[in-house]
Amino acid sequence: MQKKTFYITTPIYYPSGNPHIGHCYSTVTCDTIARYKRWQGYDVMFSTGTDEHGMKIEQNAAKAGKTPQLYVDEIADIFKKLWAYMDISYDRFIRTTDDYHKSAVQNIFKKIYDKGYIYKGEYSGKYCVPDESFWTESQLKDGKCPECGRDVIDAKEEAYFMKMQPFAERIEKLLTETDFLKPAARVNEMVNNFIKPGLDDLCVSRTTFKWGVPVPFDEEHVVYVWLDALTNYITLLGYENGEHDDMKYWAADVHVTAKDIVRFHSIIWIAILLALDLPLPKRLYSHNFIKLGGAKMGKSTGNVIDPFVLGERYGVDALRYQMLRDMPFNDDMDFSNELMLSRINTDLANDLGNLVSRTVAMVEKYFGSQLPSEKTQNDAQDSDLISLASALKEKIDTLIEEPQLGASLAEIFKVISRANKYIDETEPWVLAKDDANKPRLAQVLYNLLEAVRICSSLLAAFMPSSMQKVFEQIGASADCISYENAGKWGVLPQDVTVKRGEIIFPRFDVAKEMEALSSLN
RNA sequence: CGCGGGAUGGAGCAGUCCGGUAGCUCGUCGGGCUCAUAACCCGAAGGUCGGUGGUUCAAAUCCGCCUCCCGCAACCA
Repeated sequence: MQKKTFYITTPIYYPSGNPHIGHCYSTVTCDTIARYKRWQGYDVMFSTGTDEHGMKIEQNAAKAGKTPQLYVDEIADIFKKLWAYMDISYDRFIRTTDDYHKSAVQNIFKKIYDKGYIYKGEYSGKYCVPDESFWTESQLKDGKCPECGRDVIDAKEEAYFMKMQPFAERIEKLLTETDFLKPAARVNEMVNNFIKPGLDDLCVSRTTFKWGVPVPFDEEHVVYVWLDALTNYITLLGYENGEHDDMKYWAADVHVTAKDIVRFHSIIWIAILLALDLPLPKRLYSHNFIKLGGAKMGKSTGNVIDPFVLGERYGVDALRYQMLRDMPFNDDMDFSNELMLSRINTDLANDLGNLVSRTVAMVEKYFGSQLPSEKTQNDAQDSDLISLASALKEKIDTLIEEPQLGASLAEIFKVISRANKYIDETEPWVLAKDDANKPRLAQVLYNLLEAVRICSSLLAAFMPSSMQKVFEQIGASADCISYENAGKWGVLPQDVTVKRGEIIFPRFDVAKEMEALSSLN
């Protein structure tokens, strides 16, 4: 039987600087969903990449004394290294400088032009003569060129435009009548700000810089941003090129973006697809920003956090966990080292890590690592934990669809908490004092292992490498941690053998770490 | 009056659509336990829910006005 496909994308990132923790957040979100979907049995395509053209790159490269190609090669390489480091399981990494993409963009441009949606017109804006750069009103700093600080003038240049009006009504319907865009609060923003006032036609070519895909029938022009960048979602599947043959994955199931580029994904991208007569993506998830001390983080503000440093110190999974756990669905997250350390200590070390540790230690101590088959149930004590853990998978399935990853983690940790409490209620150390209680003791420990098995298999998409260690310690074979078995109780063998191992999530001294981190900067 | 989102115990948030004893996590204080990573479990203190006026038997929740913060406003995850 053919597996159902699932296509999820990160934005393609603009390599005008090194990747930071915000890029990580988008990518880790996608990775977690992709892993979860693969686990559920979907045939997943998970894509990411870099958007490498444009004036800014041309200028940055010139400043660095490099060719644009060399410049983007180096940064794209850093992105790839970071994703490898962060355990990102992407299936395809597209660069807009890839030959197949460039030729596909030219074909797409021509196709839309031939349909009559692209016409030649005039672009007017603020122009900095010495820099030979156009700027928008909002990009100006105190009315001056943001690059050099000199005066700008009103100027015009020849440019191609794509008509938007033919698609406005269908775009509005998609936004208002379906749950395409999440969170829903963004819908009003898009409709009120852009659609209701009337969509302006989209500028799709420029002549003021050269670092881009040439317009196929007018070599003076290069294709401008969105027709080049957004189309990566289909060119990497093979649309209008011979490099790949994977259009079976289209339409995308989820596009993940940060809220600043929602407009391009919810309006312009939809218009492009409508112009091409392609099916529309099913969901656009717009997540919020990671802020630092209440301030926006960004390449321009220079307050970026280096994910390599944090990952090295605290572990990649801890970093993945903290970001996913604390990002609110509807609001920005204010990141701080304190918040991160507190999350790592309380959730990962104290609750989860310690639960695994004490459970496995007791099996080892009381039964020499292998549980006896003979057991005694006690419904009054056991039923609450069992029903809570058994019902967990269904809850997580629903939340992943939203996708509410933070809420998913909160649900899983409720069960972990319940398991810790269960130890106090059953008092295994008391049971251990009398051999007559051995069957009951075995049952209690078995129940704990089962709770851990269910929680850790559901957490595997979030923290892949750490959960692998948990599986080993509780003696769970690959079959025990399948998606099917995550909703069942009593999957581990009755005579399971555990294996005590290293501490999976070490605890950190917050004060010391805070000091160490501040001395790094 | 450009559009949108916020303001809830020390910190971070949920609850607001569909009014009815204000809830969660962290922190603090007290207690319990000893299997475990000085971890775990229980209990307590702490809020006139930004301000103000109104509707109502009853308002964090509905309506009016006001203050403050943040984001977006054609290329920052």
